[in-house]
Amino acid sequence: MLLPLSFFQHDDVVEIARQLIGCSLHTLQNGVHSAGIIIETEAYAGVTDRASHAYGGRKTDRTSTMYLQGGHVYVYLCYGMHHLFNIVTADEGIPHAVLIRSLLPTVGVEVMKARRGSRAAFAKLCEGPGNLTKAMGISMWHNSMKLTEDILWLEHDKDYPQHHILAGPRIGIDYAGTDALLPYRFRLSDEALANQHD
DNA sequence: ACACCGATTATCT
DNA sequence: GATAATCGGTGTA
Repeated sequence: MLLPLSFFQHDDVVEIARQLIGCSLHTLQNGVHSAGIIIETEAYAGVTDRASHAYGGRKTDRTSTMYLQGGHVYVYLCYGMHHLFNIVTADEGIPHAVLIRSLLPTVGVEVMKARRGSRAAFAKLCEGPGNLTKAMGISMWHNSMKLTEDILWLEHDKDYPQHHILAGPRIGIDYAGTDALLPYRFRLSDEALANQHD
């Protein structure tokens, strides 16, 4: 079932990050369909979050995408070489976003391997925010796009029990001071992943 | 298993 | 000119 844009258009970005675990991310590039189940996310809570690019209301050419209405896509280049994929949430003018950090590949495994250069084992194909964008064919071309059924979209198919969704601190944001300790990272438990084939 | 470190460049100060 | 929401290779154990 296609996730409606209204799913992203409320103020609780942490809850959206939690609910995205178990949904699937889809791309269509030149007629080639790729998809994976979202198994790891992080919430970035706009102007009050020191880890967010929009902390303090900062609005630049890069971060202006974050101020779009929920359901748009924020892609940026990290460390000069990795494209990171986020979903903008909340109403227009409120720069909340959810970073997608890892997927379990489901559709287009062969093309994912080709995009990765056949370096990675199956379980590692979409593990990590830089790796999943490469495997899925996501680039700056997708920045500020709206999630639509023909290019880039999300679906909700299966519910996982709440106790299989684990919360913890976010990765790689030591510069954020005490905000680095907030439990804004969500991950599907290893047990749920192991039972995926049921 | 874990620590260390170089790659590479748009963005911001 | 410094920084960065990362990654994979290399080294040691």
